[in-house]
Amino acid sequence: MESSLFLYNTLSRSKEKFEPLNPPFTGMYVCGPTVYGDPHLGHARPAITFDLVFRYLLHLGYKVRYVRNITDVGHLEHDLDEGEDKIAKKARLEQLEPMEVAQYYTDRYFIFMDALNVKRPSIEPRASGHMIEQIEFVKKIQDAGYGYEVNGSVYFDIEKYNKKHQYGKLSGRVLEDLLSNTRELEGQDEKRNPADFALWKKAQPEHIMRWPSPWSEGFPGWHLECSAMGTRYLGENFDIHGGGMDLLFPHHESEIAQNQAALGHESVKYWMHNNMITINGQKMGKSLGNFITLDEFFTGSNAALAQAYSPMTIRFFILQAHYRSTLDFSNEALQAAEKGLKRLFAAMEVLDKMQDAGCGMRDAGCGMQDAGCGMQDAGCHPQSEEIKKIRNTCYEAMDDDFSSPMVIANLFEGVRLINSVNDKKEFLSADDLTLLKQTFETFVYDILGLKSELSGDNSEYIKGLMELVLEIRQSSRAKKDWGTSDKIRDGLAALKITVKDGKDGSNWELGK
RNA sequence: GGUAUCGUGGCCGAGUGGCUAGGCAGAGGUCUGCAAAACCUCCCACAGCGGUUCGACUCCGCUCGAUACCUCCA
Repeated sequence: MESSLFLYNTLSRSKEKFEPLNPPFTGMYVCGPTVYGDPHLGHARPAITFDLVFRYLLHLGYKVRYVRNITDVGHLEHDLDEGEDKIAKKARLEQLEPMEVAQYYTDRYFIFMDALNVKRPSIEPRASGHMIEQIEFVKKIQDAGYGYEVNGSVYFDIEKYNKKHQYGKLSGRVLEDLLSNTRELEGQDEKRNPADFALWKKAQPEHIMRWPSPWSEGFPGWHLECSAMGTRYLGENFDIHGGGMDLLFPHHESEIAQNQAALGHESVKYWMHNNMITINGQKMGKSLGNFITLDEFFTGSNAALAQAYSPMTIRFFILQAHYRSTLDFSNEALQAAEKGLKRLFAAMEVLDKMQDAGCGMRDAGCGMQDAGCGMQDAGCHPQSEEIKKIRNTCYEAMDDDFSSPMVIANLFEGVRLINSVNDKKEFLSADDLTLLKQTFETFVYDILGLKSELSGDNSEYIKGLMELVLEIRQSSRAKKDWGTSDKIRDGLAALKITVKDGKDGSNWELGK
C-alpha cells in the first residue's frame, strides 16, 4: 500500500504525505448535516469533496470506513433569546414530532445526495441514537477533571485545559484573545469562563428534545456527538476528519479538546476542511437566508436561477474548483460547467463507439501489436506517450491534495485527442485505445463520480430505432434529397435529439 | 479589534522563481448540401507600492480590498 498521496492538514497548515495509522485500513469522519431544512448548494460542497476523497482512497486500494453523522438533535438557535432548539422549532411550526422533522429532512438529504452521485458512507450514525456514548464521554471528561456541573448542566473548563494543552491549536487562536473578545450573551452566567462550552445542557421546560442523564433531563453539547461517534466507530485514533471550514472554530477545536481531555490524547491525524460556496461574494448558508436548495437547482424554481441545472452540472461545477478555494455561484459559471460537462460526455460516447465499431484505427496502417506503431505510415503517430502523460498527470493531480480541477483540465486534453481521432486527424493503436478508455472511465466515473445524464432511456429499442432513422436519412442525403434529410433532423430536434454529422455518418445524442 | 483564507485575462477557475493550465464566452479559419458537432488559430492575465533576485504572477514587507470564524447555526 504505497501511494504518493499528499493532503493538506489544517493542523499543520501544510501538505503532508498520507500515511494511515493501520494500512490498508483508513478511517474517515466527516461532519454531516443538521436535518432541519432542505439541503442546499452549501451542503453539496462537503458531501462532494469528501466523496472525492472517499472514492480516491478506495481507488488506491485502501479499506475505508467512512463515517458521516446525521445531526438530529437540534441544538439551539443562537439569535433567539430563549435559545430554541432548531429542530424543535421547525417541529412546532410544522406541528410535527421533532423526529418527524428530522426523519423527513434526513430522507431529503439522502435523495439529493444520491442524485449528486455521492456514495453513501459506510456508517451514518444519528446523534439521537448515541446518547449513551455521549453521556459516557462527558463522564470521562469530568473524571479527567475538565468538566464541571452547574444546575444540571455540564461545561468544559477551557482555562484549566489550556494550562496543560493548547486550546486553539487547530484554528490558530489564542485563549487570551478569545477571552478578551467574547461577546456578552444571555444565559452565560453558569459558566466559569465565557469561553467554556457546554457538554450537557439541562432542558428548559419548553424544550421538547430531551434525554435523561446523570445531571438532568437535557441534551448533549454541540460538539459532543462527533467526539462520541467518531470514537465509537473509528476508535480512539483515526486518520481523517473532515468538514467545512466554518466548522473549524469552535466545533472542531472543541472536539480536539474533548478527545484530549477524555482519552488523554488527540484522535485525528489529518484534519481537512473544504471552503465555502459564495453567492454574490457571500457565504451561502442557512443562517444568512441566501441559500438556494438543491431541489430549486434541479427544477430551476428560484428567482436567482436563469434555468434548471442538473445534478451532474452541480457536481462538475463543484469539482472544477479546488476544495480549499471559495467557489462563487453564478448562472454564467454554471452554464459554462453545463457546456463543458456535455462536451466531456460527448467525447466519452465517441470513445465508447470507437471500440464497438472497431473504428478505422486498426486498418489505418498501425500494426496493432507493434508497441511503437510504425512511424513510416503517413498520418499515423503513436499517441501512447500523450495518453500516458494525461493519465500520469491525472494521478499527480489527485495525489496533490485532490486537485480535481487539474484532473478535469487534463481530461479535456484527452477530449481533444478523442475528437481528433474521430475526425481522422490522429490515430490510435488498439493499446492506445484501451489505455485511453481505461483512463477516462477510471477518472470520470470512478474518481470524479460523474455519470452521463443523457442516456437515461438508451434501451436497445431506442438504439435500433435511431440507427434505422439515421440510415434512412443517410440514404436520402446520398440522393441529395435534402427535404427528407432535413425533415428527419428537424423532427428529431423537436424531440430534443441532436443529430451530429461526422465523416463516417451521423451520431445522435439527447438534449438540445 | 483578533484569527484564518484570499485578491489571476469578458466570466469561472488551476499553477509555477525564468518555459502552455483548462472550461465557457468572443473573433477568424477548416470541414459540411445547409446547420450542428468537431478540429486549428487568435484574445498571453496575475490588486497597488516597495524589497530580495541575473530574473517574480510565483519569495518577503507594507497598503488597499474581499470572505469566513470569534461560544452556543452545523
